Amino acid sequence: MSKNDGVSNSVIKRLPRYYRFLGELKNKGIVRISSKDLSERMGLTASQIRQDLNCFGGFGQQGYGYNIESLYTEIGKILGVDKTRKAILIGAGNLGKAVALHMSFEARGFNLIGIFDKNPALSGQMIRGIPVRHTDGIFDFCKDNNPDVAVLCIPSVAAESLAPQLIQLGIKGFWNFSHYDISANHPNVAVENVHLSDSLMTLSYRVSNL
Amino acid sequence: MSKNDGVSNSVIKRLPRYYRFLGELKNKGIVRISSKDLSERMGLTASQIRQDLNCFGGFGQQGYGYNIESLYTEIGKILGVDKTRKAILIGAGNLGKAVALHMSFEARGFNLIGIFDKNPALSGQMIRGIPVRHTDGIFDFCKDNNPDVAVLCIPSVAAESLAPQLIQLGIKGFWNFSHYDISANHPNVAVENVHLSDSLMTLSYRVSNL
DNA sequence: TATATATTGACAAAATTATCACAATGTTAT
DNA sequence: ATAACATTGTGATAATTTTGTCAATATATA
Repeated sequence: MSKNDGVSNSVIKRLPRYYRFLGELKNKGIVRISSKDLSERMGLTASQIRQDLNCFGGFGQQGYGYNIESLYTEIGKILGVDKTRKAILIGAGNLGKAVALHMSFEARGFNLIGIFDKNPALSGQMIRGIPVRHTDGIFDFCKDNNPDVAVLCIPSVAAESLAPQLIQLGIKGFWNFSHYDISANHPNVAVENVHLSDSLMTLSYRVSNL
Repeated sequence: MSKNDGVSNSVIKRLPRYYRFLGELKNKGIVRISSKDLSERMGLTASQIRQDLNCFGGFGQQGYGYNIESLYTEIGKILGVDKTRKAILIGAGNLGKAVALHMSFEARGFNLIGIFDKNPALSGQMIRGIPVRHTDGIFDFCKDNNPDVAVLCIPSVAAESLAPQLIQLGIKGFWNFSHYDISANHPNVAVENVHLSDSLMTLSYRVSNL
């Protein structure tokens, strides 16, 4: 266990946003920032920012604030974007293809090394310079290449049957776009569920209750 | 203000998941369920489920539990999926196209009535039976059709400049796939941010700290 | 160099969220 | 019809998360 475990979910979910804002400030050439200034830009309290960051270490300096460049780098390390983990994408339909083409995996600590689809018509097609392989080949591919995470852009039923097999093959994390809730069933595996339908219904609720 | 405002964010974010699980149970032909049974399937506590539901009314019956069909319908009403709100999609690139083709807008209370892209080469192309229009036409289109929500699949810079204009034109909600945080700047408008990059970095953190 | 100012890190307090526990009450079986 | 059982809704309690406060300390200025 590293020193930074036991950090609450709420904090973890804010880290990428800090990273994003700091990246923008860095690109603007701004060198330093106080928690107060950052809090105003982000719509948070300064206290929360300081407390969040202090979960991982004292990155600031009294009377000065935080050095943007170095805080950006530190948060990047905390998030693990300096690592390069191998990722495979399963499901090359509309959504899978869009995720493959749209996301900067490399900037987020991942290297997309394989794409799979059960539709034989897609086999051989190139997406982002990566050939689409038939789903049947996943298991051999995993044994040979040991990917760390799987991006699931497949229907729930397929995800439900595939997830346990992938875990057996050493997959340690899922970026799950299917409707199936992986986390509810497999502990000790990292899961990030992206339930777009849930998100859209949340919007529906919010619009209905303005 | 309706009787169900003041409901906390945490509760609201769980509602679509309840809806999803109840929908599945309904499809399996199961008629009733207790909070205890549901809690085991969902990985929550029974108490939380009961308390969440009681924010909106007493849908259960002592000694019996909840009727799945009627609870499903009730949560659907709470979420507003029985309404039909008009939605426009802005940005018909990889992600925009995938969202248009992949999502069941109709099942979530929305009707996609227009798609826009600034690339003239896409104009006229049909996606899901809807023609792609040039972005320049958004304003007239909004005046004529009064869409309720906008789905933004465009770069941050475009989102930043477009959002205030769309609010002026009467847009009440954003499903925002861009990196720009709309909510931080415009109160009284519903915003659901889908920050895929943030999500991927959260996964990176989780995999790094297993 | 001395003084005024700014800002962190840490701890305390407040607010919010989740869990517990049980009386009330409907259901089921005999 | 009656008794045994199941399960809700709710108020109390516990846990977590956010916010407030301030001494400590670095920076900036004259």
